[in-house]
Amino acid sequence: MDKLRPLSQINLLDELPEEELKKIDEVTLTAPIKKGTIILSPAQQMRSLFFLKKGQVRLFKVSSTGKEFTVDLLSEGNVFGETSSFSLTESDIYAETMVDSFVCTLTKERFEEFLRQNPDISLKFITILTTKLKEMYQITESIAYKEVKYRILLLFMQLSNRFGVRSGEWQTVGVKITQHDIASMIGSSRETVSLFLGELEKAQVITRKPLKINTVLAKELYEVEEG
DNA sequence: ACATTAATATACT
DNA sequence: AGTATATTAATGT
Repeated sequence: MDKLRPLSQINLLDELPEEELKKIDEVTLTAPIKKGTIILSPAQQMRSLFFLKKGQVRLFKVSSTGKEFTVDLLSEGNVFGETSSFSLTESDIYAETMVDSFVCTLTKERFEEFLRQNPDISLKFITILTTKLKEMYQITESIAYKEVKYRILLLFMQLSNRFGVRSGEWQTVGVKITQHDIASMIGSSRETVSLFLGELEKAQVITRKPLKINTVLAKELYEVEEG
């Protein structure tokens, strides 16, 4: 298990007032990026930060045998990338758009300046980072002690809290995710994930459309949260 | 209680 | 049609 896990979960969108968003728009380049585009790779180290304005991005590493290892998923309002002073991801990481997206590029200076001028957002930033840290603790603990079924539910709870919306008894996961993604994020195998997703669906704990997890039963998520 | 391998099926582009 | 993704079964630790 890597000691260095990414601290990439940053959703500043909820905190950003309209004017600030416009300010960002003025000082940065917002580029539309096609689905499946690699915007960050070990070979092409951009010394800048990226602000995901719209869409979804997958962070992954590639093993020596060429297998992809999904590390995290990002959605609207997330910041990732690195500069010389701090990095929000590991340095040898790939970032790929999973859907057509809009991405802002921010220099380190601009970002630091932005934080300096917006103390509230800096605080929000810290909150998000500590939340992510707590999530990583939970995942590592579950990998050490919990069964795969439980790990899947924990991951869904985290994704759901970050990206999903509650509607009645059900809560959406809120991101596109493959079984391979799930497996690498909880330290399991695709086949085992497939098996347990089937069980969870049969037990009516999750619902899903073909190739897509839809919703998770909220009360199950709270039970996971209790431990 | 899983992983791994392989064979098969289904969905996406 | 070709590729990616998911399911199922068999076997091993």
